[in-house]
Amino acid sequence: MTETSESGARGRTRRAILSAAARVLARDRSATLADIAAAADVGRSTLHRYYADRDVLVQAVVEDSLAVLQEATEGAGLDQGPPADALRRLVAALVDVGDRALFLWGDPRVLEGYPTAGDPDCEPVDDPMIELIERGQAEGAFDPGVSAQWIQHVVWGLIYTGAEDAAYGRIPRHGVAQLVIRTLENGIRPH
Amino acid sequence: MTETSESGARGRTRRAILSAAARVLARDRSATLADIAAAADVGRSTLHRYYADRDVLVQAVVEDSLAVLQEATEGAGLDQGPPADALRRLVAALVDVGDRALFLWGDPRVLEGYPTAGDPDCEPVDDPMIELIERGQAEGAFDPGVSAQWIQHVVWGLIYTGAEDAAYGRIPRHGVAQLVIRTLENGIRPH
DNA sequence: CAATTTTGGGACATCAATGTCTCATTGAGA
DNA sequence: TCTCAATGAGACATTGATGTCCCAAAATTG
Repeated sequence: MTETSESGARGRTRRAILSAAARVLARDRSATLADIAAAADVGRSTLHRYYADRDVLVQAVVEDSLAVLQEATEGAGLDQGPPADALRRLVAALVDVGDRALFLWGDPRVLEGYPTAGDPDCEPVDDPMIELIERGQAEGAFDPGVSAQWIQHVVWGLIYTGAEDAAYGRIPRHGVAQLVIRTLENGIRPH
Repeated sequence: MTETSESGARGRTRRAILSAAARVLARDRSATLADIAAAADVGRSTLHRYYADRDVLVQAVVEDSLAVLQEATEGAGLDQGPPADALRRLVAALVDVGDRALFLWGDPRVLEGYPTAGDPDCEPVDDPMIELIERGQAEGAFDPGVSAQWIQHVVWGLIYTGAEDAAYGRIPRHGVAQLVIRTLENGIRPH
C-alpha cells in the first residue's frame, strides 16, 4: 500500500505532518493549512508537496489515525482473559493516543463512508471492540440490557471526555485512564 | 437586555434564524451564512440585517442556547428531593434540548470566555449542576472519590453521545434519557 | 567533498465567503 | 385602502484561504 521506504527524511517529514495535522485539527477543524504547516514546523510549500489538496491531507490523517487506533486496539489482546481486564487494557491503550481519537471523533463527518464506527445496517462488522463487549455481555461482565453499540459509544465518549479534559489541563494526563475505567465500571455511584 | 417587544414579525424572524443557526452549526460549524439563511428560510440580506457579522450571529446563538439550557436546568428543581432523582430530571430535561447541547458542546471554542463550563481557577461558580453533584456526593448518592467537575463532564458527555446517536437515528429519541441515566448510575456493569 | 534530494519563502492567479448597498416587492397594521 | 416596515434578490468590493510555480539555500546521501 505505502511505498516500502521513502528515503528516511521524507518519512520523517510525512509523520511530522500527519501528527501535527491530527493535533491541530483535533482542536480546530477549520484550521488553516498554514497553521498546520507551522505546527509541523514545515513550510507551506512542503505541506503541499506531500499532500496536494486539503481533502487529500484530511483523508490521509483519517487513515493514519484509524491505523494508529487499530494498532492500539490489537495490542490490547481483547480476546484474552476476563472481559473487564481486557477493557481496562483497551482504555489505557486508547487514552495514550487520545489526540487521534479527538480528531476522528471531533468531526463525525470525516468518518462518513467508513463502516468502522458506523451503523450500516447489513454490515456484519468484525470490530474487535464490539466482539469484546458482546463476549463480556454473554459472560455476565457487562450489562446485557443495552446494545453493544451503545456501550461502545459510551466507551468512546468517556475516552473523548477524558482526553479533552487532559488536553485542556483540567486533569493530569496519567490519571485519565484510571478515571475513565472507574466511571465506566461503576457509573457515578459510590462503591 | 432584549427589547421588550420587536414588532411581532421581527421576533419571529429572529427566533427562526437563531434556531436554524443552532441546528445547522451543530452539524457543521463551518457552515456558510448562506446555508444558515437557507435553513432559516430567509434571504441572506435579512440574515445580515439581523446579525451584521458572523461573529455576532454565533455569539447570539451561544447566548440563546445557554439561556435555553439554563431554563431547562432551572425547571428541573435540582435542589429538591434526593440527588439521584434530581439528576434524572436534569438529564431528561437536557436531552430534550439536545440540539443546543450539541451546538455548544461540539465546539469548545465558542464557550471560551464563559465561566459556565470552564475551570477558571478562582471562580467560585454557583453552577446549580455542580451544587447538585456536590450535594449528592455529601449525601452518599454520588462517588465522592472523583471531582464534581469530572462527574459533570461525564454527564454532559453521555448526553452528547445520546443526542448524537439520536440525531443520526441510531437510537429512538424517546429512549435516550433512560439510556443515559442507566449508564450514568450503573456504568456498564450488569445489575 | 560532490551530487542529489529536500526544503522554505515568495510571487501569483483563483475561488469562495463575507459584508455592504440598492431597489423593487411584499405584507402587516392603521 | 393606504402607508411603511420588512423582505428577497442581486450587484459589488474585499478579504483570506487555497493551490501552483519557481528558485535559491540547506540537508541528506554517496
